[in-house]
Amino acid sequence: MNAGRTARDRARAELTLEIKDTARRQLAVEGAARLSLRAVSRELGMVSSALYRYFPSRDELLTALIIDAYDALGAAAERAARHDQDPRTNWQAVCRAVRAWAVAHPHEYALIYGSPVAGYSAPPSTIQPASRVAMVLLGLIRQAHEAGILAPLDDAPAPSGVLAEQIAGLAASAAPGVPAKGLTRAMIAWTQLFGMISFELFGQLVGSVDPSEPFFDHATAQMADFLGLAPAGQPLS
Amino acid sequence: MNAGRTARDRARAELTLEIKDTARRQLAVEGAARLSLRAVSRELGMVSSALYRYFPSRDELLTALIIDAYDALGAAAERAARHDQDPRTNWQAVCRAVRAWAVAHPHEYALIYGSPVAGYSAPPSTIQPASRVAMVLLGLIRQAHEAGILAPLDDAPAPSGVLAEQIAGLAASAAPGVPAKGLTRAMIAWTQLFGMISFELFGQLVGSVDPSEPFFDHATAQMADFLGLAPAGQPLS
DNA sequence: TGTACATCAGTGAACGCGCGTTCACTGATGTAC
DNA sequence: TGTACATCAGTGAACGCGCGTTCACTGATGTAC
Repeated sequence: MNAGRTARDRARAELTLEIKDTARRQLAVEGAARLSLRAVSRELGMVSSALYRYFPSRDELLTALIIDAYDALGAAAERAARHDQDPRTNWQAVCRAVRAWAVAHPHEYALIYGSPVAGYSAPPSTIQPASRVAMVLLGLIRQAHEAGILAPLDDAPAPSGVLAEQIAGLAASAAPGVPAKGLTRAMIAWTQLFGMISFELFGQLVGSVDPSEPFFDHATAQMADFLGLAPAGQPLS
Repeated sequence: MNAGRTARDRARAELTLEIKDTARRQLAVEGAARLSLRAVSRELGMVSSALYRYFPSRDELLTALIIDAYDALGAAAERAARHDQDPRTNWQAVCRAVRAWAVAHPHEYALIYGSPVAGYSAPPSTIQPASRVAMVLLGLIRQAHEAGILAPLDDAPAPSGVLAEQIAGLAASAAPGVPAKGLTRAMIAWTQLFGMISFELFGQLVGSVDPSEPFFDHATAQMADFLGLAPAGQPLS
């Protein structure tokens, strides 16, 4: 089978993966700004010019790594959100999955959520993969709302002005039907989640809440309350 | 006056500042990982080896920039917190000041809150300057608590286990007397604040809440509620 | 099934560039008497 | 106040290194007939 797939095709696909793996390993040592084609080729036992058969430039290799990282993290988040779990459990599971991936792949996390690489600007092809985690989180809120177990958040202030429009636009495209207050809090919780993970990985928590897993779990639980996700025990309808 | 300060001393101090300014400008173009002594010296019209009279190595220059950045941000935060303002107003003022500094100095912000620079590890001399913003925020909570206008947060879960110990340690060293629930929420709000700013500066909010100032203000207000800081109008005793 | 030709992976040399750091030096500035 | 000496800023050459990218090439793999 594998119609039309020649040995050349297979070798090419395999080497493309090997190049990316090697580059990922180098990321850990040198950081994205110093990712070097020559070093990658050296580790692979190839001549540096050979890499140009696979990636037209260093930046294209970086882009491939970025997309892979967003996709790997997005997939981890998607796996954690299960239809047979209540939204609050899902929320915590997704938060833990995101953190677990970040802790396991700190340099890839830094590549996508750290400071932008100087002289590199991410192409549009990264946008969709970049949104996967946010989509999962918004999906949970929507799941809770549709199941009728998203708290009305009566004492939360409603967004107004420009923010209200932005939230409405977001609802239209990603979470139809979800009330603005819930969506706004979802955005806040989203930034809190990644703020916490970045602080942990980038060393800002050293000396305060370190090790930080207990803080992380406590914070995601409080954010679940903040989001109006009912405590577990309220099964989906 | 200026006892003992010779022309040489003054020239030295001035050039040290110029070197750091030039390096800061380069940060904006190249990013921290690519900060180059030779490029700095070129821009100053000096020979590269001359810089070694001022900084013993590239890493020491980086360290100086990092400390300066933490100090500048810390000073901005400290200026925003005023004794004649109620804690909630102070909270919002400090959040705005931190964001304003970050937006005005995105590359210095990235230097201190972005991904760690590969091959560089921050020396202990950066720890104290790095803690200034957090100290200001904890100070506000303490101010509110001592004024008796920090909500008791009855429905917030109390931290337990390892986290409870960490929070107690933090209270002892930085916010004596402040209840654990309030301090825990302060940590959560602290990570939310920087998560939001990093997302804005690093491009993660493009396409959702962009421009992000309305979201920022709304979020800091909600976090003030979350912290139990009474709405303005309740003057300090 | 065999052959002629086209495609493509990988080579090796080269271009032109930049980097951090060391070192012996010159000449100006500061200090002690 | 003037002189002898010490200190220090800045020079210029050099060391040894790494980088991305181009280009003409060889030889293996694939395709069409």
